[in-house]
Amino acid sequence: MTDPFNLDESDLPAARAAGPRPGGIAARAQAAMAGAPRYVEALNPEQRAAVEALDGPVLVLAGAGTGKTRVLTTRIAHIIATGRARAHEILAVTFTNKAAREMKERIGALAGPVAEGMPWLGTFHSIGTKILRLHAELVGLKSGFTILDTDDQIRLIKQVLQAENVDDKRWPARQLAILIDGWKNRGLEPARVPAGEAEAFANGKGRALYDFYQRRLKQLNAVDFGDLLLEGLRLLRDNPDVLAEYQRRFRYILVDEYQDTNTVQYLWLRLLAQAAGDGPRNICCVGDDDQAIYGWRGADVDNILRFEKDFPGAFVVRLERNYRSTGHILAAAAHLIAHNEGRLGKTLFTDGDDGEMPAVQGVWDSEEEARVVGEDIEQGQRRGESLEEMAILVRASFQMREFEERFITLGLPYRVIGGPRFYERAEIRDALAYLRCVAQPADDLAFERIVNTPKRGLGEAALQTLHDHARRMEAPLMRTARLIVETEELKPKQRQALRALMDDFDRWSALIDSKPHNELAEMVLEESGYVDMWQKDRSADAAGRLENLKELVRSMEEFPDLGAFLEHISLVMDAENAEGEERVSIMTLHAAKGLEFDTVYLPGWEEGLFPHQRALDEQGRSGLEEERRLAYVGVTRARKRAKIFFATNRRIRGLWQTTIPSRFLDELPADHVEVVEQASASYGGYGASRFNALDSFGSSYDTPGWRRAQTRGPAGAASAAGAYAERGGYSRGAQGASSPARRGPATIEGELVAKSASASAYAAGTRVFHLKFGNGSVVSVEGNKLTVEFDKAGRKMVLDSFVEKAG
DNA sequence: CGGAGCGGGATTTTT
DNA sequence: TCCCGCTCCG
Repeated sequence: MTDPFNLDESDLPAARAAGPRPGGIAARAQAAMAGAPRYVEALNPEQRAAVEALDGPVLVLAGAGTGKTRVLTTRIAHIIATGRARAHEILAVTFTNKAAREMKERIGALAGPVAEGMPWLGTFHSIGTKILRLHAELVGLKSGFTILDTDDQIRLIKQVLQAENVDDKRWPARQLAILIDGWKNRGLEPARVPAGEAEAFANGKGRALYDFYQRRLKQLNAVDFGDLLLEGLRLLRDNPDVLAEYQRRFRYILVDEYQDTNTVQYLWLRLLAQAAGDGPRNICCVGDDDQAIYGWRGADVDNILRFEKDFPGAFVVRLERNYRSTGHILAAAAHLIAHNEGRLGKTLFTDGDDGEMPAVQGVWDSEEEARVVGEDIEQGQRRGESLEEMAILVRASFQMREFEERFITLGLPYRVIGGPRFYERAEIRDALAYLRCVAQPADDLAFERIVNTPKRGLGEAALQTLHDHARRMEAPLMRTARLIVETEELKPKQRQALRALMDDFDRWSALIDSKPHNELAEMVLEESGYVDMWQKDRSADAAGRLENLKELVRSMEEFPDLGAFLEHISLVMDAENAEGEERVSIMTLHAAKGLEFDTVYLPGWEEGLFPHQRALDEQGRSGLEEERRLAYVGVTRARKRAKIFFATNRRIRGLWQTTIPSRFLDELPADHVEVVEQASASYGGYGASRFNALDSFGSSYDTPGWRRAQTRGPAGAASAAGAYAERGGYSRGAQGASSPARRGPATIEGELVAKSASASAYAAGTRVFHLKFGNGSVVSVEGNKLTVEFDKAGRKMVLDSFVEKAG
């Protein structure tokens, strides 16, 4: 008999023949007969209620460590098992690719290979892309549109600013990019941006620039990240038939981390979840208002606070039974977060032990802070604890360096989560730009990026010439380049370099269907001289970059073709480390959300740093509350031990500042927190820290770090350096493996040449004007190429499309 | 084109 | 204080 988890559209007729109709009475009776399935029995009563409430809107308020993902995945399995919907009728959205991947894996583990049949499980952006591609023409795009990343976006905005004669010193492109992003996050198209805001940029030009930028995107058949959602929203809003189709299709909607949704995401969800005449929609949002920490990038906690108003009659479940932390840790976290107003209110509890009290310790400065943490880690090691189970969670990334330096000294292996992200690394961006040029010859931004990387002598001037002509011809740069190398627009050296490059691209593009895409990528990187460039580079990180490139090529194997890979890469950005030896993790509090460790170190609890001054200045009370939630997230990451530190002196922007302890410290419950006295009494004393340093140095002959150094000799140090270099390594994800193959629209090279050849309107003797060479007389015509005797520049061969009749 | 020298800015970060 | 990006100059 057909496995109910394996159903998908193609199975449909067979399934109908072989078993009860999904969702039919027989199927439901069958499910009821079997009693509650095992996966449901393993849940606690609240979790079970959340899983089994299958009619109407459900809000699951899931506190930290209460089994949120478990509920989400079990609910999906349950929906399918009971025949309420099939895998492809469930929309499940997450924020990160990592979360989506994890969910797929866990559903797979729970219910067999059903995850493969869940085409609508993914991030907001990947699902937005998918829908947008299917109906691109309805919003003025072609299905093969490219997705610009932040860097491309800024470059494009810069061009817009230049075209509109806006001084980009006074009004930086970056700033406009932030504004536009913000507007898109709030679901605002150019016309709907509030006048006051639109006018604030570039003396009232804000709206026009936004509008112009959108038009440029359309011309390039491109979208930015914000568009994936905003255009997706517009699509559904303006096309009721399309909307109805998706409303019918998605019998169940599940949303992870609902507290992090921004306005567009909210509007998009609300549209899809709207009652379509046949009863309440089955939307289930899971989240924790106490862990909303992304307000600064457009997330709106109010979305979750408002849920019951948006979806009247919603069933609300609170998950408060915590399976992660000890009693003291939960008590400390609860007392802290209780200082926030406007929460839905939850109190975590555990059946477990009280455990150790969270510790608060003052230190002299950040150096001592790092030293004390380092010693504590080594002590933990001596007790047999794993480095994998320890993490240092900082407010701001500049705090990391001190710890890294200390750990290198100690030879303590560590990893930094979320350093410069993999896809943002220059070498990866360059490599991807090459591949984009091969797959999408009209991708001007990609071409611009690599045209002179490695150096080919095609600098700013050459690029400008190319740009001028591309604009005149309204053609992509690469197509223009092919024409321009036939003429004398460029200096011979540059012309030759450009021709060589174009020949390369022709060769590579020709192989796109015949050569495996990872081999093609390897070939491109080799033959373009790009690999060579890094091999010749003697800087410290060149080796790492080559490693990254290899990893990139390796990761391509998982995708059916180049198009699918590029699509995936434009959506993915998450960084993890390869396995190897055990390491302590260092990361920001933001990056720590969703993770847990036995021991968590929380340094830098000082006014101005945490809560961060800027959050207070810019967001006032709501900023403070978000900082407090961040503190709550930090404390609740700990299973057994939370150790909080504050320094009396900290160097901020090169200036030493005396700091005062964070207000959050006083918001912790006194009877659940231990205040650590320092044995050496160095705290607060001038020079005492030096004494302490000697003291700890003296005792360090017995530390694991010292022993490591003894047993491994220089290798120990090398490994620490390796850990340093590895900062922010990554792992590849298989998330896009199922995305259908696609590629930009095929371009027929040379079509332009043929067209203009027949249209040559210049006879010998015609007076013409050329952008670069000025006025001249046509000497002879050969197809679309003209030989012109220029008054100033002499005799040159140019393309006819580059000149116009002199007036 | 590439290097030196200068000025401004410096949380958090995913897609 | 340090780092990045831009400008200017060789």
